[in-house]
Amino acid sequence: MKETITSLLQSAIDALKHQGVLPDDLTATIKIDPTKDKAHGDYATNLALMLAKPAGLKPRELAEKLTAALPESDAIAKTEIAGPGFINFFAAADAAAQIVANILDAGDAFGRSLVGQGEKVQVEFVSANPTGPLHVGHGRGAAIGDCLCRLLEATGFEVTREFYYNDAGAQIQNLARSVQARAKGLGPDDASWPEDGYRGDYIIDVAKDYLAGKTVTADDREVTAQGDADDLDAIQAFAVAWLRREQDLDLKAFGVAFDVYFLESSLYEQGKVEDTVARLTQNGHTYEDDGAMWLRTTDFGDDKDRVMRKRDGGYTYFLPDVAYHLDKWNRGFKTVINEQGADHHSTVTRVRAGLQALEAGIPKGYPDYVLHQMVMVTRSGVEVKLSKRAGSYVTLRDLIDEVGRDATRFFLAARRADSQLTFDIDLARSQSNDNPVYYVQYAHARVCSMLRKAEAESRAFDYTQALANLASLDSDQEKAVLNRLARYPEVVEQAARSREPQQVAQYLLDLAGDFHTCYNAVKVMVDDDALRNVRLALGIATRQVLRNGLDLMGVSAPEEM
RNA sequence: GUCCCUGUAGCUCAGUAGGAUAGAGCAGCCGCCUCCUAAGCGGCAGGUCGCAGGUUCGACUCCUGCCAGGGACGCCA
Repeated sequence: MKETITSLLQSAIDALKHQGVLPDDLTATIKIDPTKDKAHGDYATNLALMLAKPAGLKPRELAEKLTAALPESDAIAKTEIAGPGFINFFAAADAAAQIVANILDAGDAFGRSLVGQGEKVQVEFVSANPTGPLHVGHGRGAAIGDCLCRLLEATGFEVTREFYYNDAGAQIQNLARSVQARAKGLGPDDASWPEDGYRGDYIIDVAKDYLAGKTVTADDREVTAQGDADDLDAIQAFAVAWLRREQDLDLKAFGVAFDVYFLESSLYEQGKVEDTVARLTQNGHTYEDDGAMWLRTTDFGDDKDRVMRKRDGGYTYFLPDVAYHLDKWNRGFKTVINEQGADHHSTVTRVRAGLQALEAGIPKGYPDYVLHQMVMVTRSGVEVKLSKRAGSYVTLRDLIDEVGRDATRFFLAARRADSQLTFDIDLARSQSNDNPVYYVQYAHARVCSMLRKAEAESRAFDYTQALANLASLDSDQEKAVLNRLARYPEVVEQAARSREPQQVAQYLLDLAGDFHTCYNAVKVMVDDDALRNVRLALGIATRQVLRNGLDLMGVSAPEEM
């Protein structure tokens, strides 16, 4: 529909150029918007307002000339000029309803596109270190990151989901000492409990399994406990695998799976950190000061230079970060998106500066970042801060167990990443119309229910008859659904391009609302076969789009509630 | 002090690469199940889009300054 209007306008412009009304060298980007107000038709363009100045005409005058020059089309019932010079298009009834046939034909593929042209994209998200269960923040990252991946896949990109973690740093040693302390029967209140040790109850479980000689299998490693409480290295290896497994189970329960687990330690083992240092030094962007080696990141937009090699000879975290992103680039990812908590904001400039200093032909804005703000969890209006298991924070597992996977995913991905999120447990678990997840799912179930009823009454859906009567979908409520359905593909594309999964959630809420309104206004199971079938077709098309959209969010589309 | 994010109805939030009279849900009030699932629908009420300037035919949207909240500013990751 949009394409039709665009091409009509394009030929009108060409005609006016021919007549000398518009200058020949004029290039116009034609923008068609769906209208907010039905009185303005179905689609509108501001073209005459945009071109008024270069054309040297008043906007409304130009609009007159444009509409006069529009070729005839079956798709358009009429056009109007309104306000300061908008051109409104009223779609012919059957033209708008044609979307129903498109959706039914395309099925699961409706809304998918090839704009990505198979380009490789890597999305790094969650990237939690294996020192504890995943918390709500990781959950938000998982929901947003995975939804982004699904959006990119749906728009024709080849996506790699990657999880980066450190299995060897100071925090991991701290983890090992904590487990060891538990294995020796100590608790956080004992005098010899390690300083800053992990106090959560899960450490007790790790220690128990270690002493019992258990074997744990995570997605990317398997370790059998050695059982000796004095062997810190063995404890560390076991603890890392144990927590990796726990995180894997949480992610699985959340419906998120990764293609690659990338170890920070591998960057050292494969000499990539040293290579990076050498390149930075060769390029003359480093200097020694105060016993440390610095990178002159201020040459690349940072507000101060950064230490890359500490006085004690070790590297700061920022260096392996740069090496890691160089490795991403070398693996052929021209587009990389890092989904992280906003508390990592400071790394953005630094990593980008480091990559520029490599002089490896990496573009300035590489990589992309999607940073999400904090999540606050509330119950009965009061903030929940603790979980027994983790000690100091609410875990993702707590939420999944309590409100379910669908609600958790929807709630965490339905808000813009850059606004702070209040996760209201009472709302998420309420089986009522307050709950947006159920609102959308219910619309889907309602269509299923109609079809079951049709089946039971031996009035099974007849596709051919529906197609022959598309023009009967002419009530305001039906037209609202049709227009909404037609917008789905561009919503997907826009959400993918702007990296904003919440647009899909918002769309689904709108579509479900349009459908519920329609359901109450227009009876579907009528005796007239033609009417019944075409209305069923609209329901089926709606169900298809709801299903496709929910799938993009990783949320199920139940057949009954 | 510097940088980033946010500020829209009593509450939680949308607002689609500036477009027409700023939307939805909840909370409040009034209605709708002899009828396809009422986990639903309709209506009423509720706003100087933080404040002040600027750009534009047109600004919630872009620019500048200020105010408020959050985050980051480590030889921690």
